[in-house]
Amino acid sequence: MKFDDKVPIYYQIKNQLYHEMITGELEPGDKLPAVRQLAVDMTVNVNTIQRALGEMITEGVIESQRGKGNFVTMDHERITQLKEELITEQLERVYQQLHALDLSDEDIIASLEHFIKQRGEQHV
Amino acid sequence: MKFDDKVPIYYQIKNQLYHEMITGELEPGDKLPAVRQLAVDMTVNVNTIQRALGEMITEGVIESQRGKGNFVTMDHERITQLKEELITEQLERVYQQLHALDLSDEDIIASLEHFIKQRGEQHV
DNA sequence: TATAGTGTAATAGTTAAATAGAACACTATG
DNA sequence: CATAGTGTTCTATTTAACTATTACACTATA
Repeated sequence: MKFDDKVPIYYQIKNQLYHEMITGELEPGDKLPAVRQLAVDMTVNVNTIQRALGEMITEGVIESQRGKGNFVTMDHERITQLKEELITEQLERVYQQLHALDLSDEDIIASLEHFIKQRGEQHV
Repeated sequence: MKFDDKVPIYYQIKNQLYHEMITGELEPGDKLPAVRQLAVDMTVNVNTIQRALGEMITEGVIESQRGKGNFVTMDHERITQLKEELITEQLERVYQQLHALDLSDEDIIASLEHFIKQRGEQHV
């Protein structure tokens, strides 16, 4: 897996797993791959996996069962809530950044529309 | 200055200075505060400032004159180009992230519009 | 009950980022 | 020409993130 060396790997792993939970790749109750397997898949050390999972357990998104495995929480609500949080987080950040670059609310929306439109044309 | 401990400080300093150049707070030819002064202002070590400036010099955005100071490039074009780069970078990132969260192009635009609208209501 | 598969924990070593502090090089100016 | 204000460089130290390795604890099952 390719990581952005500007932010901690364990943090990017969390995001990766969040995404899988939100897109439904991982569903409530699903068992995650074994930590050692995840480590191999992501070409990363077990401890780094453990650190990411540890935080997610604290957040109540993953439940750990010693000897069995790690499981996605059965709490559907927690996951939709998570999705909302992640989306808002992204929007908040891009808004702040573009605002700091002197773009008005309208500019921000227009530039995003323009970006997506252009992108669509490129990817035909 | 408050920093996000998830990304290197020198990197955040670069962004801060970029923003000032783009909003016009810093204009082409302007002299930047002395490195030691910047260090005080940003409550950061001189070496960290130096690292940020060093990269910006390499990028041709800042010109250094030993004994005199650091100056914003006179090349207006370089700055507008920089602005475009930063905006696109932000849009690219938020697009990727929200797309990974299973939002369609339309969803992404709609959620941004919704976010900005809501935000406007909150900040009355 | 032995064994394989799991999570958990601990220790030690490496690296990048940041700090602290000092010294050096150049410029402007009283 | 001395001095203050600049940028530049270097060394040493600390800290967080990551890696490597080993050991331990629990579960399922042949």
